[in-house]
Amino acid sequence: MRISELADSTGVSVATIKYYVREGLLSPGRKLSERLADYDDQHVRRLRLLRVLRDVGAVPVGALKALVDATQDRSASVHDMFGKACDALRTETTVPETSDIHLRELADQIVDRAGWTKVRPDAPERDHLAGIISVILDSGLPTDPEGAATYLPLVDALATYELDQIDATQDREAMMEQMVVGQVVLGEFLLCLRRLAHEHHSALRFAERR
Amino acid sequence: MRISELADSTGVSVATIKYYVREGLLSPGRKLSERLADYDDQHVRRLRLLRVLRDVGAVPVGALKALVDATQDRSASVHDMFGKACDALRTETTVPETSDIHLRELADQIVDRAGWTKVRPDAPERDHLAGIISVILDSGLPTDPEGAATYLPLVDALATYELDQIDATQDREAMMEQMVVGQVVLGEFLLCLRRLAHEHHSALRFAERR
DNA sequence: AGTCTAGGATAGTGCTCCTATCCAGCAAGC
DNA sequence: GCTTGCTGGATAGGAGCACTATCCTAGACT
Repeated sequence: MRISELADSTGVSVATIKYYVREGLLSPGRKLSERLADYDDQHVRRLRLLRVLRDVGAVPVGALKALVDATQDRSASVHDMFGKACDALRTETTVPETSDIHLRELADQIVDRAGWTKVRPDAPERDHLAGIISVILDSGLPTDPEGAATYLPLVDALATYELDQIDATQDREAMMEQMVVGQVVLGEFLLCLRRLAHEHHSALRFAERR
Repeated sequence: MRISELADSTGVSVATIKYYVREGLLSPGRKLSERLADYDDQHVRRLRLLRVLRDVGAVPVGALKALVDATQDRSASVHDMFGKACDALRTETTVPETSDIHLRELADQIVDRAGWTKVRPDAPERDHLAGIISVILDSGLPTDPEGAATYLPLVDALATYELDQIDATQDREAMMEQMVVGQVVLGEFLLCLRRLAHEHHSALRFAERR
């Protein structure tokens, strides 16, 4: 398959494909000659994946690169690979650098209480959680730590279900793909359902209120 | 309070404050003279809110404007206002224009099954849901509609909890603020916890796998 | 043989979100 | 009173991101 066919069958422009190859998101085609390369189904799949992550998940190109790199490192276990994926997918939202030890402890407590014993002690996500908690506290939302008690079992059930969906009989690249798509697309699904639920419950409470 | 004090006490630069005023995100200060205006605690609160939404939620400036406008329309009920807020906060992620009636029906079925009877029949979120479902199906994720059965009670519990937190004794602007911050910041909180749970559960399943 | 297209390099575009500069008028301290 | 500095307002400029368009020459297809 030539580059123009790849472009046609994925809806991604040739220029963009070249850009992705330059950025290392997509391997170059197998060279047939100096001026001709061959692309296969792997390229189609990868390209579709990249577009879904960008369009639905708004994942920045740099994060996509990190994901690709994580898949490439064949010495890491599947779990390590997923850990790197989680790090990369933490959206570029900025939370304040906490530096507040107390908040970090609070975050660790939440992870403990949830029973998530396998989370790396140095996972960047813990600091991110601490940052979010600081924002929650500053905003005067009454959602911590009592709130955590509400969230934790729900989130745990969610994650259990989602991880159970992953077919462990596949190769690591396919697993990575399922994991990443699950993280991003099902995350969007989740937030979408939550907005719908918010609309319903706000109607129950405030329909008459002006 | 002058503009420089407002800038100091919020950490937002004077230039940015001027920009927000131009964009209609922030009301101009009360004019004391041709070249002097007074800003009060309302401005500080609003500015902090805007920064949280942008930094943590990555809410685009245009969406912030829509939120402000929704609050301004004093004829709408609180619920209508929240509906507009939900519309504005649906992140700018693009899902394919479905146009597929079947998918839209599937989305409506999910809302029905969840019992969210108060969701507007023409809520844009329904189409968004249909778009996400189409992506899920295309991606080969095995998460529908059986998957919905897993998500719906969890999401409903979440939304119930979050809406119950809102203090209905306040004025509409304060309620809007709580709603929006809850939607955005707690949404980020939720996704953060979910990533942590993913890390834990992936370790349980794939720690040894290469 | 001539037209097309590929791949590669590089420069430019459109968008968003600010940031910097300029201006003239007041405010307050000396 | 006069300087210094800050103000609101307008407008231009800039950084970052994700592409997109152009140019070029070698090789492929007809």
